Amino acid sequence: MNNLAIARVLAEIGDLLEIKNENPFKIRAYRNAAETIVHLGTQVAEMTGAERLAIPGVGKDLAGKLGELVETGTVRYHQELLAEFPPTILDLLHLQGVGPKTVSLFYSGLGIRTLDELRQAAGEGRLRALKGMGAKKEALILKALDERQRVAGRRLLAEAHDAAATLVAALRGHAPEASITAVGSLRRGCETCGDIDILAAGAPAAIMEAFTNYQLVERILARGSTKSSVLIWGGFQADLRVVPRESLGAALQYFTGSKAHNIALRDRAIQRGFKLNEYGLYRLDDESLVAGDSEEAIYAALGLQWIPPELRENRGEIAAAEHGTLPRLIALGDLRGDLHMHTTETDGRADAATMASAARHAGREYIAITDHSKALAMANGLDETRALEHARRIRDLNGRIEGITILAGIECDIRADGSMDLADECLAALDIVIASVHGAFHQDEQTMTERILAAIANPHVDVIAHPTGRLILKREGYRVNTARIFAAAAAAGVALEINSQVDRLDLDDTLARAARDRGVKLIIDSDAHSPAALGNLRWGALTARRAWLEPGDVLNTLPVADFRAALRRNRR
DNA sequence: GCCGTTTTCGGCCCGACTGTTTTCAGTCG
Repeated sequence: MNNLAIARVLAEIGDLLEIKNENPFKIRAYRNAAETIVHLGTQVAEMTGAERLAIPGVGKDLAGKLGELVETGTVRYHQELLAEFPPTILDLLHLQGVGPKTVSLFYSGLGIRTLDELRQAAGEGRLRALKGMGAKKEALILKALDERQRVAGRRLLAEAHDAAATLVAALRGHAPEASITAVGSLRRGCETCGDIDILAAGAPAAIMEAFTNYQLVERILARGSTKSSVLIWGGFQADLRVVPRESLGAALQYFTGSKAHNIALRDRAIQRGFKLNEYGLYRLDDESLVAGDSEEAIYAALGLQWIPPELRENRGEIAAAEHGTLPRLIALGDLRGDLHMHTTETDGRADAATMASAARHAGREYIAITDHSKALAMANGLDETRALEHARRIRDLNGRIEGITILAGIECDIRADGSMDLADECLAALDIVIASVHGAFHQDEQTMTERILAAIANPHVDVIAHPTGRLILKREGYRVNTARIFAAAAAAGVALEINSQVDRLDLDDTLARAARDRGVKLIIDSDAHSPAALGNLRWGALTARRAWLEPGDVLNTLPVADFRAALRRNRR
């Protein structure tokens, strides 16, 4: 049972307890633990009882339940709760505007258990008979049911970024003197975003009208003087918050979050005799303002270094900021090389010279052309003869484009049995070899792990690309024992990739941090199949920042000569 | 249910908006 599955059970217990109207702090305890476990670098299943007890937010009771879950695959407490309610009731909880109290009311009052039953009851006007319900609420629920499919769920960071950039630009046109910024999960660089949060500080009241009248607005969910919410076409919810100019820092802090980071910060404020909200940091005794116009001042007043948004997840950043030990985070500009990209020789859209020029233009000093190997027949993958011929042409090209070094590489398939798709003599003749899994995804964990370990054991392999094979919001990664992969990669000097494709980001932030902590070096690559996609490197850099990585953790921050010397094939 | 340089008991983050209300509960972020 992996951490994701464990967290789901804990979160579902939280949902069920909420419908039962249980103690809210007990509910929070289950949700906190679930959130922490999702982002744990280690599998709970492989921990000892004492190690589980050391997880923040896990006490004696939850440690026991984790043990039960890992050993039996289920928890009695969870099953008992599920016996009290039909499991389909949890679907109702995910409707816009419907929370646990309402779900409980529907169930106890009308026996509603499913979305279909709810739709029917609302359509027949039966909901308004319930206490606190009226015709308007009924109509809202019907709308929420219709929008469920389209709006449900989260979207890729890159999509959210594009939608937000357009919206922010439009708002700035209406209030050029105001400070207008995208905040929330977007500013933290989360791999997916549930909505778009925008903050306007020092903007005229009319900005709210500009927002709700924005041409792409499909429906207005809420409209007030300081806060409005809309649905925009394409399925995003967008929220705008307006605060006075002097509250810019407090509001940036407050709306950037995350929830867990904010709760910890406000708790810290209380302990020090302050109150923190979106308008400022105030003394509890006389309500006087301590800080508010800048984030730096607020963190400083709480005895902390300013914390980069990407770290604000309550994963140790507050303690580090207190001790002045925050990392010097890597930035996109630190990346001198991009070692994974494709050309028209296989499934890319441009030739090597075009890719090299574009990479140079994007600020890179060196690249590697790494087309596919023959196992990917669909992509016109290279056999040994073509791979060596392609390499010869790339080396001819090297030196002809000012300011960029071009290495001849390959993205070689790791076959189902763990052998490499190309002969060792071919791999040995190249400048860099990236190895990756592109087929037989459904092997069991043992087989998949041995398969990748076999690739790491091949002395010609320098990098493992997209090590888990996940596609965000589409496909979970293959089952693999990452702890063993990290140990082997660290020992062999094989680098692991953070693949920057918008729907890969693989390794993710949690695993990249865990890998670094186990002594693995990382490489951040675009895996571009076109010149434009070279720009995806920014998402990989963002992921690395969320993983707490410093430039020294990432090989392609090195100048080209040092980079080559650091590759496994050239190390002694 | 968790947690402790004030605490092993008594706390646990904060505010805006909506709908159905005669002062507030529920939802959301």
